[in-house]
Amino acid sequence: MNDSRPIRAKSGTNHEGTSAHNRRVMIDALRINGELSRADLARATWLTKQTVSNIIEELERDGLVRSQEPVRKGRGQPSTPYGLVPEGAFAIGLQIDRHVTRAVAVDLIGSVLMRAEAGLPPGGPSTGAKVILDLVADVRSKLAGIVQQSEKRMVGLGVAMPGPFGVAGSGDDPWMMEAWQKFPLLERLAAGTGLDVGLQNDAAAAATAERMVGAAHGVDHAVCLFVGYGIGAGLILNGELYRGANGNAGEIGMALLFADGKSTPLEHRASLASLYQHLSADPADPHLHARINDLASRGDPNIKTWIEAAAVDLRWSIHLIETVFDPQTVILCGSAPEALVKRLIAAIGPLLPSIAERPGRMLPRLQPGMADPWSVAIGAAAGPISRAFDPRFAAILKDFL
Amino acid sequence: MNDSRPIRAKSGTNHEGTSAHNRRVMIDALRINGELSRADLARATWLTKQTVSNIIEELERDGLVRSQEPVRKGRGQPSTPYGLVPEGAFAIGLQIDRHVTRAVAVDLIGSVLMRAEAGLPPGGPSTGAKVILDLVADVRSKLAGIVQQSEKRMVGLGVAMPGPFGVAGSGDDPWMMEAWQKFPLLERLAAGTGLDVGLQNDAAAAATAERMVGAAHGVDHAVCLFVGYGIGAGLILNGELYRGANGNAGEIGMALLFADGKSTPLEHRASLASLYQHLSADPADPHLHARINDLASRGDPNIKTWIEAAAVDLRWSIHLIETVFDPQTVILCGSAPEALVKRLIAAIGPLLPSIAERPGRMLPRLQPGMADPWSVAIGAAAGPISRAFDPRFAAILKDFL
DNA sequence: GTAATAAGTCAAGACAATTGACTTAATAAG
DNA sequence: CTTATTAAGTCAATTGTCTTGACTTATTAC
Repeated sequence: MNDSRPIRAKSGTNHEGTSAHNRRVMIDALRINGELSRADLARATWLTKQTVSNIIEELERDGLVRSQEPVRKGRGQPSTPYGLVPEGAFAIGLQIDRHVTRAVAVDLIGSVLMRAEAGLPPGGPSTGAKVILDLVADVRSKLAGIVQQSEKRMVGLGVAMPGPFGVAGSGDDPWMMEAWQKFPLLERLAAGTGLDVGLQNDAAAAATAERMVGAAHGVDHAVCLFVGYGIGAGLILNGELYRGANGNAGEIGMALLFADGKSTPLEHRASLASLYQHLSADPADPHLHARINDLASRGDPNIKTWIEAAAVDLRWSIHLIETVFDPQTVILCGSAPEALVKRLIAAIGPLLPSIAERPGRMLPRLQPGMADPWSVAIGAAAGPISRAFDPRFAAILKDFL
Repeated sequence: MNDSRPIRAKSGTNHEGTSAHNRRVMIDALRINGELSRADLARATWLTKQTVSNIIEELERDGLVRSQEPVRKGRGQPSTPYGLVPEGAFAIGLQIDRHVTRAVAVDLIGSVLMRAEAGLPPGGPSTGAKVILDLVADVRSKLAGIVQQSEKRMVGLGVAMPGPFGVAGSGDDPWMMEAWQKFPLLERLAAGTGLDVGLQNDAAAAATAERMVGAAHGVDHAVCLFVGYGIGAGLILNGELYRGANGNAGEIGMALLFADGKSTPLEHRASLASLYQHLSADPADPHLHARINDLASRGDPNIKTWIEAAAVDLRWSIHLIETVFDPQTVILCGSAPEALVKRLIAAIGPLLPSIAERPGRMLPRLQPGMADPWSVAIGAAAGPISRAFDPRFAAILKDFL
């Protein structure tokens, strides 16, 4: 007899969950602190020397960790620091944007080893998928050419594309319409590459990148305000990326602002899309990025107008983010040209008063993120790395995977 | 030699962490599903029958769980359902508000066993602390009068008061100024009661209550929009209350809204404080709650004006919450009179379009929370219960406590 | 009346962290 | 130069907790 009312419960855990967690904690500690001895690790993680020794030995056997030269630092036996082995793991990151697709290969410490870029043909997903698969294959084979065993240490393929996902009428962005949203892209990629495939929206990917190699490195509570073609927020809460109930948390582009008696999505007021429109520029122009960087650094008045307007909305967005999330810091990141970001940050300041104005702050309220147009692709790649190696609640549970 | 740069790392875990987690998972499963057999628990938690049996036996010995009558439900041996023992644990909840202090005693399943209320004398913290301690002592001794062993099973004292905490100029609310913010209340309470003391802001407490016994019961992603004297949001993310870097996450009362060329904190536009001001009512009036309930239920035009105005801001707040957090549901709760909440919800609808409008929703986008003016006190008490018995990442770690 | 099914127990085993004594290698003090 | 002290790290035995597979019990289906 079927009671039909399903039982809801969280998963339990066992020895393997414990062990997996402790391994992840070691890797995390080495990632954040650079190099640590076994004794350091034992102190920092509250585990015993012996346990740490066993785990480190195992990680070393697995090629994830490697010892450095012993260091004398006072009385007692010199300690042997251990550090992550960059080539201990690799992941491919894929950024699918409106007008371009980028693939990168990244290693365990987040270094980019290979980049490739392609335009997306207008034919839609069916032809687009082919281009994407070729791009991934290209990056993988080139990586295999310079690194032994890269394929054996490949932990997955991370995809980043503009969200929100799974929503009926996805705003007014014609790019997202129909085709790409309905196309079973992840399944196609998984089948075509044989890799585990994960998906993030572009803001989340940017945040993941900042956490692995950028300003959010080792920060447990940070919000990345992402200004790209669209606008979004990547949420790092309790040291983990927060995705929401449906993976759309932080998709603030569609947040409605009310002014002058009418409502406008934030995205229309502060995003590269709005800048392109303001400049009557063609978003598909491959030289646009450089041109805007140039204009911005020269203080072009037309751009200035947009910056002033966008800064008002961004300043307020930051205020709201601080108020709602109470983060340690807000990171302004995105695929915007560096000079533009610089000017934007200058224009945003001074920030509005908020609860973030507290004595004893360790981090600035607002700081710039990675100035790399590839940061979303890097974050996409950081996704699988993080999933495989970072400490997270889900990873101790028996139902993980 | 001291390297002085402290090592940052997450804590590891061990067998006891595993065991603690599994115990919590059992309790959580029983809380959410009511009664479950050992076999049910094994299936739901991914643990083996044997493990579940051992843990249940232990929980039964500890008086947290109790077997019911066996149920025949088809072929096979009848199953013996287990359920939580309400008197397995108790906690005291304390709500410290501007004009009143409330204490409640709550049991393991969140039932309120005792309530007590007192006005706060104007003398400030030093005299106030005495009143509060007496109130807590009163509730405890009365509880001890009706329940054997209640003191032995007391897990803590939860305090809820308006935030934000630890911020310099804490808005313009004279109540929060100076005295109470600086007074070491928690230490005094811990010393005076001998209990573990925890602190939440009132919105967080309301959310904790909703999670234990209300609309957020068993929901992993929910935001409680709290409309009380102030306004706030209690964030339930990944099944846990999110507190932010400094415990102030969700304190949206100070969020600035821009309209008509000037900025106003949300709190000034939608909160009972703003209603009191609109009505020129004295917040300290003990009959105010009932009077407003009466006025609201009769459709008083003066109140209607306020409702219409507040609804605009709340509608937009909900839109923003949905956009930012992507929750399964938003719960409107607070210490507002029931009739007012009813009218408010009616006035708020229809909601603004957002990513929450998705096919296959299981829960309403907006729903009313507990209609109990004591809900904040209940949530305060639910805090220690949750800390002691709910599954949470921190609880598996060696540095917990 | 017998087979099938499901709940639950028993006892042995596996896994991973802990414990306490021990080894090694350096500096500090006399 | 010798010895004490300190700290890193190892060894071997132990402990705590979950798992495994066989077994028992109680019920319904045929």
